Amino acid sequence: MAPKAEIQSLPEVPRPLDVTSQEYAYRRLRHSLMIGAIDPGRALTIRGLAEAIGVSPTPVREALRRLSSENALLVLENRRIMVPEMTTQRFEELVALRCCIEAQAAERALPYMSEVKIDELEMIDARIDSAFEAGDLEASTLLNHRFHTELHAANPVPVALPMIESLRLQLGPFLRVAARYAQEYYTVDRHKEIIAALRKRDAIALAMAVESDIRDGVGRLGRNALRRILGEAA
Amino acid sequence: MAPKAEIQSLPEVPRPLDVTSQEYAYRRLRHSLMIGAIDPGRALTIRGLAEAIGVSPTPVREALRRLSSENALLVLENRRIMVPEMTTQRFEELVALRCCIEAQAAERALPYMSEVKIDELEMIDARIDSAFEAGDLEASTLLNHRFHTELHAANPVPVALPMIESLRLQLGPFLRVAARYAQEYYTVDRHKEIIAALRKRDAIALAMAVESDIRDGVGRLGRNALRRILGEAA
DNA sequence: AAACTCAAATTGTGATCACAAAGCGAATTT
DNA sequence: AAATTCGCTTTGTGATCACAATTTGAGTTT
Repeated sequence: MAPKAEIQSLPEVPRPLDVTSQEYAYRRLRHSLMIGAIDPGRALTIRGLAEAIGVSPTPVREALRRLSSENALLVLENRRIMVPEMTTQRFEELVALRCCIEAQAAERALPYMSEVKIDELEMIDARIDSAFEAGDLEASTLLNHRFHTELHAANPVPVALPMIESLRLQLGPFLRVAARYAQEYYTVDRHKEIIAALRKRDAIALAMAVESDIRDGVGRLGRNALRRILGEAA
Repeated sequence: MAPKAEIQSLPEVPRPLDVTSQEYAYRRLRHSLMIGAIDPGRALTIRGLAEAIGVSPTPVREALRRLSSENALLVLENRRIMVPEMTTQRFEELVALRCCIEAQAAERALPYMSEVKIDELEMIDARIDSAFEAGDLEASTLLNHRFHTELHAANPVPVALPMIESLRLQLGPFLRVAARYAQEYYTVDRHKEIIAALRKRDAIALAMAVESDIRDGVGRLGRNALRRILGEAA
């Protein structure tokens, strides 16, 4: 009699009073995806999610459409919806694309960078370092996210931002599990180089620093994890 | 008594029997946007579109969410939805991003390029030329679209494709009107260079050719149009 | 004539219901 | 015992309805 139960528990998220149910469902699903709370391959049901979130199916469907369009979810021909699986090839494509777009976005933001803005970035970087030393990876990741966003958002017409967000959303869940497979964390980031390039107004150096930051950080972390995961499988 | 009428007429689109109303609404809206049938700035109403398309509001809302996530539509704080206006800055950002992503995507597709595939591209290019000489800009544009898509789609994991499509969708409507403002069309495309680079397996030359193709084509066309439009306004 | 007020209409939003298709299990058949 | 068929359940989909917020336009006031 009782329905299949198997209700998926989704991490909660603050709900301001004026956000629509659809937006709330979107945020909650997005956050769940970002921290890897929904494992790839399993089918997501609209009614199940609606019950878990506490809204009706209608706003959930809209949220799912949005996330599908951001390539954070995959709609099968069955019309079933699931979290896409990570593969070596997909990972390499995602990292390469992110390098390319973020380097470009940083370059285009450079002309709009004020010294004050650079100071702000430097402050964020300092907080990243202290969060990392304190062992707070959660905060460290969040601040790193913010560092990059602030960097690109200096551009008054940030058309690249949604695409970068989409890539982050596609990589996020996997990086989360990747962190568990990495024996040591790569504390080396290139933020100092990025800031130096900003100060010198050196577009080339900036693009290179941003690309290295991503390739050495995200890239190496993911590749190590993939090697271990695939090694286990074999 | 009669409702405001003012029903927006949307270009029709074939509707296969097995596509959902939501998918049909999406395709029809997308096509309308692509050919510039909906002018920027005016508010789109869900009920109005539903009536124009011949479905209920529900599937229209889902289609609108998808298009918003692709940045083809803009949701205001009023919750109103409209086609974003084109500005000089936005145009330059979009073209720069498209150059960057397409060059990258072409490079990553290169290792998967067979000689047969290159032959196919060459054939498409020949058809572009003859369509252009015949004065059929419609077909020419469509084939040009296909040339680029086929180029990138050689990659078995085309994560860049949805982003390129999104950029095309954001540029498309504007380029359509831009074509009216351009006195002569720039028949010079770099497809021959692209094909030569593919044949030589020269990644650097390929990236440069793709970038030039976009920058000289789309870029110049748009910039000319912008100059004229802005000139008229002044 | 410009600004303000207020009621009617329009619009976005979300819950519910009905329907068809897909998924699932148990009983049956080969 | 393995495969199949048949029934029930679950699921996606879409239309409809109710409600709140916004917009609109006429009438009034300054």
